[in-house]
Amino acid sequence: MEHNEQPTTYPTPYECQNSLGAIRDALFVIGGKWKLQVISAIGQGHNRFNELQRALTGISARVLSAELKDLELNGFVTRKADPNSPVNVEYGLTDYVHTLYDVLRSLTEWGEMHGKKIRGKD
Amino acid sequence: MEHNEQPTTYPTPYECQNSLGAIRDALFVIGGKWKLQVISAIGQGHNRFNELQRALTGISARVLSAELKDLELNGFVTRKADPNSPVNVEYGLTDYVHTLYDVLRSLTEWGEMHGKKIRGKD
DNA sequence: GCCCTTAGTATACTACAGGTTAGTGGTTAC
DNA sequence: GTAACCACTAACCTGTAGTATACTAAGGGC
Repeated sequence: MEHNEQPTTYPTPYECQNSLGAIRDALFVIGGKWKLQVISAIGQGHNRFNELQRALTGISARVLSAELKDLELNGFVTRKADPNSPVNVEYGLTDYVHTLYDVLRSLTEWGEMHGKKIRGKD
Repeated sequence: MEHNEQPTTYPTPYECQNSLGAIRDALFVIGGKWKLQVISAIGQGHNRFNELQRALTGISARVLSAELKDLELNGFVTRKADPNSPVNVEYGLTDYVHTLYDVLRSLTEWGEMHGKKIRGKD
């Protein structure tokens, strides 16, 4: 548990008091299997549709399309279609994704840590 | 977007490079509608079954039961049944939940911020 | 003209998470 | 003794997330 500075008490009332509603709100927008992965993948520089589909192993075109639309609607993702060439579309992240930075970082760190632990590589 | 210190660049490759798998791992364990909410609720001091069900408005006994079992299996939650009285069960959090502190905190903060923004209380 | 690629959409199907309702076995309260 | 509460479990249902496959419309290569 030395992986970084943690408070020595449980995450009890003080920090959590109103967290139920907040967590609910957050999960409503960025919950689900793909939302954060799509954001992360675009952040990694995959900004074409098929590129994203390849990066996100397992996602279908239908679902990716839906996720992108949803993320665009919620102001996380931009879609720029080259007017000259309709088969040239670029996805990007908006500034609002900045606000998710901490969530993305902590979740990634935890996932890495947990993954190692589960696979016994500790 | 002044809500705290953010890097001025997008969360691109450096931090995200291996995050896809990590995020996937994380969501596998703590993804879903209730997992984090249950943890948060126990953290807030709700450690009886019915108490939890009341705190987590909308969850059914069936689902709560399943979530608790799953969380216990994954080492986040402890279950202590009073041997004298089978109707007296206490749920608690394990030390491993400490490692989730950062995730919980950032998600809560973001949810609060986003909730305010959505509801126009900015 | 023919084939490949891109960026999707259409259709049809499946699976599973989660919800609803009801019920069980024990305990305490009156 | 019966009513209410606790901690669940069983059976069933639904809806959404996800899959598979095929298809379109445009551009580029040869």
